[in-house]
Amino acid sequence: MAERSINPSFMNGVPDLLVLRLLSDREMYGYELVQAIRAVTREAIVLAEGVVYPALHALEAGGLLKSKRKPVNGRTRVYYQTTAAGRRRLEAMTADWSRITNAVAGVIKGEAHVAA
Amino acid sequence: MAERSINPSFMNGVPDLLVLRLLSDREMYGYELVQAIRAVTREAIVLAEGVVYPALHALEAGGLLKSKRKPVNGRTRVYYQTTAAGRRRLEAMTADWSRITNAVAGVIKGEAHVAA
DNA sequence: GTATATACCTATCAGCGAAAGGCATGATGA
DNA sequence: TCATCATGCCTTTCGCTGATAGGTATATAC
Repeated sequence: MAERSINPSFMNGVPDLLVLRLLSDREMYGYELVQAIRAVTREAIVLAEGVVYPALHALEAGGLLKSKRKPVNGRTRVYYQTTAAGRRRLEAMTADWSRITNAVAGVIKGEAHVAA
Repeated sequence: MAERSINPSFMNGVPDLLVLRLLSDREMYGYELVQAIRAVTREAIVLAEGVVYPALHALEAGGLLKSKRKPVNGRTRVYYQTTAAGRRRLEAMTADWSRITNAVAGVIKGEAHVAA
């Protein structure tokens, strides 16, 4: 029933897109990503760790990210950065994202650019 | 893996949103909606009948649409129109849609509006 | 010394769009 | 005439994926 989920649908593919985008600027670790997404979107999008960590693992398994372990203050952080393939995928996802969102935005605004 | 699906992800909640939006202008029947979505989005979004019909039924079951059968040329068309609840839901979904897409767009553009 | 923040992780679940079917009528055309 | 396509409705099965809810461990703050 989803009493009141933080994110109201429209989230398909968004976690991967955000993770790839943020990591394309600089390497980050999972916990950091979770809060970065919160902060940068001003709470508009809040991804739990249970979403981000599996996403990171899947992206790495797909060759889109690579990781490196760094011990910091006795704790171990796993830093991720994008690979070349990851950056290419990011471009493709961004293009798709624009296509879809522009199309939906057009419908919402009531544009009637019908061909026939 | 999705060899090559027509719509590249980012489609969560979109069918319901489009259906509610289009029906808020005028009543339409399922088959008509399928093609309207194709046409208005210039093929950017193509929803198969197997997506649209279940969506219509679910929306009607939820009280967001109501239907009326009209015989046309011996065939029967089922016309759908939005209810008051449907229009309210459309507003809410549109607001959510804007929030999410604006947030993602901000991240893509690399805005760093961090509060702290 | 107990809670909170940090930092990692997994397993289970539900929702939803995609795909692939099926049924029936009317028009087209070879 | 007979087949094919467009119209118009529908359902079932499937897989993906985000959400939820856990679990572990250390360091710091109160």
